[in-house]
Amino acid sequence: MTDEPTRRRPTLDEVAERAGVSRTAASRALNNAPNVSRGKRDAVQRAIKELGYIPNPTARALATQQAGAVGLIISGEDPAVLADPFYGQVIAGVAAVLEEADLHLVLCLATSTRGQVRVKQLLQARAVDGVMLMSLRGDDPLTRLALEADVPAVFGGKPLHGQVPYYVDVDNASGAREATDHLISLGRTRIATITGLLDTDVGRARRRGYTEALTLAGLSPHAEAAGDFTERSGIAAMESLLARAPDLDAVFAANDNMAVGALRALHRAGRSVPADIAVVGFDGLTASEIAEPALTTVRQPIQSIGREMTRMLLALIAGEKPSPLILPTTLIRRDST
Amino acid sequence: MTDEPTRRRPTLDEVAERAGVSRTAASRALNNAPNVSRGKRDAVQRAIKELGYIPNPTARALATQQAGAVGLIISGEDPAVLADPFYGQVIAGVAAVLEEADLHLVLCLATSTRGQVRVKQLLQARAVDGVMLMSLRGDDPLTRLALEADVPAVFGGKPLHGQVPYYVDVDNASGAREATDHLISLGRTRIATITGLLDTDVGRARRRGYTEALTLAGLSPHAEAAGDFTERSGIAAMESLLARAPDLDAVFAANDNMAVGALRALHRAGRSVPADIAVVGFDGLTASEIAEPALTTVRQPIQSIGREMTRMLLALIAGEKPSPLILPTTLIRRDST
DNA sequence: TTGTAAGCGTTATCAT
DNA sequence: ATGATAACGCTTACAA
Repeated sequence: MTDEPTRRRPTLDEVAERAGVSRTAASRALNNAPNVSRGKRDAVQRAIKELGYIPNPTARALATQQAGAVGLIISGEDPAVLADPFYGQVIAGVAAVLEEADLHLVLCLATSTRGQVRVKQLLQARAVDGVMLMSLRGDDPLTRLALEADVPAVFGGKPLHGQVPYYVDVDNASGAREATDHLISLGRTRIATITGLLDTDVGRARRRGYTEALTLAGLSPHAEAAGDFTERSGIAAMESLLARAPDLDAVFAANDNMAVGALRALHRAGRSVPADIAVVGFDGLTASEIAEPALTTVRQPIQSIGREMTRMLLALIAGEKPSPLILPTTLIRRDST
Repeated sequence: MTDEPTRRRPTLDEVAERAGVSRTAASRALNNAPNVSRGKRDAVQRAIKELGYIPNPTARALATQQAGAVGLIISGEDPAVLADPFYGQVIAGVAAVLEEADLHLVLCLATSTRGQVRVKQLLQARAVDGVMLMSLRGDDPLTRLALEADVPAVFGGKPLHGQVPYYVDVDNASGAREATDHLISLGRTRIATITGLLDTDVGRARRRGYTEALTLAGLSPHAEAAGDFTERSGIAAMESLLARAPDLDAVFAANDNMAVGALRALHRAGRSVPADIAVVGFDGLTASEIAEPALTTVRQPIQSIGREMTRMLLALIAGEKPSPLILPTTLIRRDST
């Protein structure tokens, strides 16, 4: 096995020489600037082909002061947060828009202290042209960091505390209200909820929507158990509810993962859904369709969140001042109610 | 709202001046090279603090010819592949190791033709120090691309055709054999399978394991339906099996997603699991625990795959010649058998 | 140990 | 339209 000497790749200078023009002209032709004669342009094109020239993005980045990449920062204690299909969908949306813009995506899991430091450096060093931040908890230091770093930043979901100028969110309260109204319209009166993390805006907004709907209907929250958006926590929360409020006749879970967990707990406990207890989730993941019984849920356009965050970021990078965006939700009725 | 003039960040020259030393000395102190006097080192450290200096990674990359980032390339037709929690887990493993090495992760979804072109450029332009490739199908052009680009590359799972020098894989055939043996040991004799994509090595290896186990036991494959690793396809495949071979008494599904789909189809069809039909999956995702009934499955160490791929890549980048790695699987018995 | 000077591969400025 | 020349911000011989 020979150690093939990595042959150097041609530089723009070599292209220029080959084409018999100045490097400046070559550069201009490369970036098809207007001020190059047809002849030179063609000569350069040809030289590029012949030499198999590929511009060096690093050099370009240094000269233009543009990284050619944006960051997607996912906060959270557990690196396994990514196991939630939710993020996969968001990323798919992000990637689609970035592809058109020909920008690269650097993915950061700001999970440990070490991770936070790295994100900080990423921002301050301007290693990316902009960032998107997701799933920030309570007063996550990343919020301040991003705002102060003087780098275009858009947030996925409003942070709990403090105002951020640019974000894409979903109308969580309204979605939760709709879900709860639906349960009420079914004649359920002892409606409990499984909340998400309450140190996030999503978690609180969905609980608020639930409460508001009940209040408006002259009912009151029947029982509440806290989850953390994972299936596992949904099981535990449902078990807790069954123990504390065995007479409940409906549950609104703050996301599908937890709702699926709740279904599982109910099944184990021998309660039938929806006959005994109706269940509604939130998200509209594939899991909700597949669940047994199929889950009624509040669908949010997850890929769109990714797409819109990215569009907003691109606008920001382009020097515009986009407005925050709030995407609508849709109630999807299935068999669990 | 004023347009705050983005104040320039200090350069190493400024640090040097402030510290009263040459730029060379400053650079040496910064990268704590051995040949700097204690005094100068301290002076530089101080200047760095005072000025809030942060090195420019792009300039550094240009000078050192190292990008400071590696790519994770996920192939596949549907951008939503990422919705599969499998990848999330892999990424978590990757991120953990990269964090220690202080490298960034560039995530590429090579889903469209456009995406493939971008990956090609990424490789040829050496915008990353190395790449990891996952879920390549058949004779995906990316395989050749990666091998020819003369960039360190490790594959997650062997490509179906052709040899690649560096890869991390799981012993799929063995795992499938174990799963099937388990079904046989339970006294099942009419054992069907739901295969994964058959233009991937995983898909074929798992089917091979299934067939081998049956043959060794003097049985023969009872029926087979093709899936594509998604839950949805699992449902369809199971329905097809029920129609074509209604007397089957067990199913080995090539992954958990499809197994969960199969459970759903069986439930709809009024078949009870495991009494009528036993079901085994493959992966060991959370979904398998949550399923109803809890799924017997072949667990593979998903995060480890990500970690080991990354370690292998780092070794490769460091100039070593690591050996391919095959990780073991474990059968986990639960309620579906 | 220290510093000078020459890269790294582009783009941008500014005369011509 | 064209082409020197100077950035861009850092590392790294090489010499002292």
